[in-house]
Amino acid sequence: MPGDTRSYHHGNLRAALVEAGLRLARQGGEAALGLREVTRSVGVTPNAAYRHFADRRSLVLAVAAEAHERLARAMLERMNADPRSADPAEQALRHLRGVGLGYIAFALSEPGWFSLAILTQEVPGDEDPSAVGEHVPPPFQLLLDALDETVAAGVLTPERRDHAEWACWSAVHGFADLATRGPLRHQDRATIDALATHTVETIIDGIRHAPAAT
Amino acid sequence: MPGDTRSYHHGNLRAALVEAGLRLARQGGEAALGLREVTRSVGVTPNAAYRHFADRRSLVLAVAAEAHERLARAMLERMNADPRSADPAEQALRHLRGVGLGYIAFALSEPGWFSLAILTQEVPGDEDPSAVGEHVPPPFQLLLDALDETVAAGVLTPERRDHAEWACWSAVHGFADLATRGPLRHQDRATIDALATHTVETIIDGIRHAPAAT
DNA sequence: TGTACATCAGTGAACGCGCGTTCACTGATGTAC
DNA sequence: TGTACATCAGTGAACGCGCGTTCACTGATGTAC
Repeated sequence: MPGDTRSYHHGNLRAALVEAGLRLARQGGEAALGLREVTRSVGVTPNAAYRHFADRRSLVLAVAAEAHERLARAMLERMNADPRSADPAEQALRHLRGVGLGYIAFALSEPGWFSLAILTQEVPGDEDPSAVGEHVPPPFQLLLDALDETVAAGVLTPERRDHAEWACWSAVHGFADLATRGPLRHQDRATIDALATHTVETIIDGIRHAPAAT
Repeated sequence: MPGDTRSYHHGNLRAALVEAGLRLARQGGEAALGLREVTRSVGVTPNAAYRHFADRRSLVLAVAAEAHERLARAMLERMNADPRSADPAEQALRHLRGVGLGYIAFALSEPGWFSLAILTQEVPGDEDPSAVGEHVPPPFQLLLDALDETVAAGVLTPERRDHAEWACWSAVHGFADLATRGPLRHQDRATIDALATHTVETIIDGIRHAPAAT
């Protein structure tokens, strides 16, 4: 036995359980993460899990944290997929679009993981209001960075930057939910993609520009 | 016995079960709608439910439909709460804001019912693509009507009207989800209200106006 | 280098629970004559 | 107006299930001398 992987008879059961959890949640979301079902899929006794997790909830949260990280990675890849632009304003806008479309694309391609990832989203600086930005989860941080970039590039005025993250996140998350669990659930992919693009463009238009008159 | 209410010993058990379901779901959402729990809370045997519903799912859907209708009613009330304006453009915008803020307010004040209401949201014209607008659920129809009103009032150009419903619904629904299950879940009410207003204003800005240059 | 022993990651069996659903029934309601 | 009877809304008991969690254990790992 080469001794690296597959040695969790005395080994890395914890990692194996999280891995199995991801495999199960991919299809069935949180509901698929029964403690018995996860241990069974690893080929281990149910209580073996209690060596590594306090209870079922801890296991679910560990899997959710991993899903959360994969969401962040997918967004980052999407942001860097576009060719770079020499124009900083254009570049900033591409990043901002990438954040939103990456979030939506992940939700569509991995709805099980996406629904799980939402569980670990917390209020930035919720436990310690003086430390806003401390424990910010990566996906949200990517959005904040992209918005700051648009301000630096002169695309967004500083006062329009205020609270823009919540308008953006609402639109993008809402679309992901409508397309994933909601009324757009069974729509064909082309329609979804067109509506996603339109929604992202619309919210960006919204944070950039208020109409002239009432 | 006055013979009107409370006569579901031979009577209106179905209505009583839905009513009890609403009471339970108000606190616990769908998870609180166990068939045994609902019948228990009415004071009736579990299988009595099978006289009126094929299975648990049918009961849940009946309660969800009721919740859906209450959402629509709440939105309508909110829309008509504002004073009427003589200016059709202003009036149309008030309606549009009312649709969004009514949706969010309902989600915040009745999160259990809101989560349930989402279950019955279907794609407009999903089963019969030639009959779009046929089986449209009330909340979505309110949004469509408000958007049409803005076009009629000259606030929105017809081409910007296209797909605007999905951008609006995404932003509003997304905010409701963030404030209800998501990272804004424990934020204080004043902050939530301010962010809700800002999000609704931003998406309306977005559907009205694209920025001048790239 | 070899033996003695503590550690600790896993096993195996069992717990109590509440669920949705099925079965055979009972007894009140309402209709036919 | 009264009796006979079908209907049908409810009862009561039981089913099989899978869950999370607890208990006492075993046997391999690795460390001390």
